[in-house]
Amino acid sequence: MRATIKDVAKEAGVSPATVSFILNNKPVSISEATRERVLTAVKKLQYRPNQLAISLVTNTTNTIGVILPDSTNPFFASLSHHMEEKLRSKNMTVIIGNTNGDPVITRKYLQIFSDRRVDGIVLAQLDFEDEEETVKCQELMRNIDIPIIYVDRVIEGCDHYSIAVDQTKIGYLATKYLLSLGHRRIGCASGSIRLKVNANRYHGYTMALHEFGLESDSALLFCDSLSIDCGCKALPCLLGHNVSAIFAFNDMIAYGIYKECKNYNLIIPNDLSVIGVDDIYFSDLLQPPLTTISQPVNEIADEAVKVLLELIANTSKSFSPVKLNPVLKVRGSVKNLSES
Amino acid sequence: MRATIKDVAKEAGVSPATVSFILNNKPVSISEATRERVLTAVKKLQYRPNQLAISLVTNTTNTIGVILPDSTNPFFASLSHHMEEKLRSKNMTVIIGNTNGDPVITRKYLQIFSDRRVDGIVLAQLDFEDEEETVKCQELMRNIDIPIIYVDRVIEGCDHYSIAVDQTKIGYLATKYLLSLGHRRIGCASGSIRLKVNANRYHGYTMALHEFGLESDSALLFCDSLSIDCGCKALPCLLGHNVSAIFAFNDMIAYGIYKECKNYNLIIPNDLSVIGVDDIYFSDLLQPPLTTISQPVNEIADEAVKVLLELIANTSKSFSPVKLNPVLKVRGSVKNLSES
DNA sequence: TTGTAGGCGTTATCAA
DNA sequence: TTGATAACGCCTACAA
Repeated sequence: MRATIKDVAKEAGVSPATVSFILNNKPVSISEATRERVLTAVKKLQYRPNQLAISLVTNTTNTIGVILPDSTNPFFASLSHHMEEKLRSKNMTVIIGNTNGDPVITRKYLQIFSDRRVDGIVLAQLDFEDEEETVKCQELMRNIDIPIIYVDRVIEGCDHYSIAVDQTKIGYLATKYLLSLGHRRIGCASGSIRLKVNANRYHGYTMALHEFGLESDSALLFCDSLSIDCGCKALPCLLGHNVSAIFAFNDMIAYGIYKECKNYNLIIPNDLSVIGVDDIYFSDLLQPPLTTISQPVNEIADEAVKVLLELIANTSKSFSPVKLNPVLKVRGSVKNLSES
Repeated sequence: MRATIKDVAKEAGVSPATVSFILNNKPVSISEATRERVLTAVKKLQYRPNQLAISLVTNTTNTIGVILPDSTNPFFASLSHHMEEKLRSKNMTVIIGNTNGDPVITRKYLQIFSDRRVDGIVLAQLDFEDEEETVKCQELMRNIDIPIIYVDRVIEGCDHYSIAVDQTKIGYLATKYLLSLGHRRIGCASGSIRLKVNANRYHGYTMALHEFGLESDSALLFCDSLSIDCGCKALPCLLGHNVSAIFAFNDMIAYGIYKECKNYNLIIPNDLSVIGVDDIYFSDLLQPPLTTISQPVNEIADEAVKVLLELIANTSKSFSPVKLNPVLKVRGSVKNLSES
């Protein structure tokens, strides 16, 4: 059985309070003699404080709950891994919840994390197919008296702390790049367009088109999910509409397109150009290496942790959502049409 | 402020005990009238039990601590993701700890998880470069009165519950396949050979060689780490020894080899054959698709959760380490030399 | 310099 | 059918 503070106290012949004082370096003067006795008792009994008990009384758990769509996607894996590293140095632990984009699971985790009294929550998706679900989540969050910070797939203009990358800009950058290389019929392989992330990327897409005097064609928008599977399905569909390039709304989708291109015996970028979003570290390994819009994962993670810790410490500065910039990574998956 | 059980009791005009009975469906008879009063009070105050308090008294936290080398490696990401899904249905949560293979961080997480009184721990690496570190970890674990189960990078023959894939067989399968296609000079790109995983894979490698009447040549063994980086470094080195094929001790290493092959203008599998281990879902996307030895991640996760829950429930059956079988996945990265 | 005692939010054991 | 009350393991005023 694990020793308790009482055991230590008894062993050292002092009161539990004294042990607590010493172990927590409280500013009370303790004689060297007793301090030593206590410390040896601690060692002898291999005493370690029960964090549950401490949490109950101090009302802090040193735990951050992180709710992700899918930790199997390297983008989110990197995000949480990076946060964890940052937090570990502060002796904080990370609890992970994967939702698969399901609002019900999202709410479940919000409740669980709240019930466990985590010190803060990082939420990577608050926006769902069904708007009602989003509203339900927001209601739930209002009832949770825990600092929450949004990350990645956030809703713009909502009155909450958030770290986000400019999604419209992502769509704009990707599309403009394709246009500048002579592409005119550009297909989109997107997740649900009801999600703001995707809607915004699509908006950026149309903005770029307009700049080139083009109108967007809804036939060129294929919607499914932000997964490999989506790319597989999108390819034949968009090919049927004679696109010369596909803007995949994330790298996973792009992977699906790569995969399916093999089946159709298509060579990227000769037969089809592809551009992705996220810059997962595998994208560089593909043949050809995937040109993509990179999101600064580490920065997102750093900022999220920073702001969240401030929130927890109640150093709550004025509300200002952080917006980070995406960056175009030119590699080998887009063909220059104007050259040929 | 969050309502407590006392608030509910007061609101309903009953004692806290009664509230607790009702909420936990204890087998005590409660009049319909009071039950209803309590339930409406709960709703009105939006009462939710504080899990910390519950944990303190019940001595269970419904939490499993998972300690991984690197959750950014899709193999481990899948592992933990799958466990989490399984556990979620049992209302259990997963805490993640990434160690980067560092024994000090490993121990730190063991302590943290123990101090937080998790119900069980899944440990994916117990074996380190420095044997002393391994011993230290084992000592620590002996002092932790929490069920621990090893997974993946385990030590064979140790007296603990473990779910593992037969690592020797992995090496054997991979090598035999290469040999059967006519390869004779086969390089190994490995992590530290002091780790049992790698040593065992190498042992399987030599077994297969012997079967073909060949001796292993230490010059063909390149050791670094189980990462992309290792593959990059291994390529020029092994190439210098005239290998026709490289056995990468995991897929990440194989990716590094792919990456570096581009710089050397080498075509896989024409100029060099490569085989990996793990069968990460990206391996299928590479050009050419990576031939690899697949480890049954989902089975590992399922078994680990199953055994761990049994251990926790004290249904501790007789000790018997589970050993799962690896499977060769033939794809396109190995050339048949006997054909040419 | 150290000890006593109340409280954190529950559950659980008795009584009533 | 319900209510006191003692744990659980710790922190922290307040006393001594």
